Amino acid sequence: MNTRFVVATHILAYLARANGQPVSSEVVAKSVGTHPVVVRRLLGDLRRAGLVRTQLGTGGGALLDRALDDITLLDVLHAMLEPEADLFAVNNANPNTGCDVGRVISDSLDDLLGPAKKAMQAALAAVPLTEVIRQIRLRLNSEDCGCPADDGS
Amino acid sequence: MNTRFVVATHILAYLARANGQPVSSEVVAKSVGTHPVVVRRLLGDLRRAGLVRTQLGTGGGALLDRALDDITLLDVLHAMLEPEADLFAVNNANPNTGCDVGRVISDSLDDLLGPAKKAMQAALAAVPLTEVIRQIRLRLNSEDCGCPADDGS
DNA sequence: AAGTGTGTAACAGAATAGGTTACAAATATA
DNA sequence: TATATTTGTAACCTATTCTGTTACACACTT
Repeated sequence: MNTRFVVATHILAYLARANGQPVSSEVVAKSVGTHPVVVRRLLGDLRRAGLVRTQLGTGGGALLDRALDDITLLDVLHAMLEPEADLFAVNNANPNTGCDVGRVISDSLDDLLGPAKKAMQAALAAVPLTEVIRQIRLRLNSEDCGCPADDGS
Repeated sequence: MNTRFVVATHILAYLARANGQPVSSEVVAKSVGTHPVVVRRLLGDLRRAGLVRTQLGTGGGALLDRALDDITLLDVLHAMLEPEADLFAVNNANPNTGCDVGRVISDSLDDLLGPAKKAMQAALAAVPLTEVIRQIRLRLNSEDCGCPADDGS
């Protein structure tokens, strides 16, 4: 699940840098370091979530279907989860409803986890793809400039 | 992982209501709806995290090893993760370091996910076991009072 | 019509977790 | 001291999930 999220973000960042040109799953797979089918599967999820569009045939491939500012890490996370699945879902074991604790623990935890869920969602929603691209550029630039030799020694 | 967290919290809530009396894994397992060995495995993690203590022999079992206010949902989460494992760890696939995006995406995401991680941790740290117990009591009471018939109809 | 690229099914292998059995070690109690 | 109780842990099976791969139908460009 974690790698799905990371790879999906990788894919989107790659597409974002392609400036509207379709990119084939084979090319993206090279960058990610995986098999093109894996990329196409993830692209399928991203497509169903409305984040990317794909074109068949020669010269086809995937491209973003929204403005960079309209795609956030929260969108990516949701695209990676089943419809209505929930990272914070209280995965009910089989609590014994004959026991006080067992009968209400799931609902109680659901409520108690609400704020944590909301906090995380807000933080993820605050990071648009533009910010991801900016971070990537920053790091590439700091490679170029020959840091770390900036310590005055 | 999700069930591990939920079941661990269930166990702690159960122990909290036992008022310092050791509870056997068999009794807890009944409440959780699972096998005693599963409970003992989780109790092992909780023990290594310093949240519970166990007593061998007749009349033995598990009991809390901290004040109710000194155990938060964040403590539980940490106890369920490997030492130094991280729910937000950027599970590096094998990004192609010959590609601009591949070379820096992992570190970039690590930075970008930092705030989401901190936000969630803060929210979880704000929920002590006392609060879990309080929620459970609230729900048990609302069972007793015969709600929902309070709509004035 | 031919070539290119997606969409998806199918299958093998790894990783993770739950359920179960089995048993050694520790402890309370008769 | 002997016995019953309870934990701690290893071992194994099963289910689930994900990755990697092959295969192939379908769509689109030229």
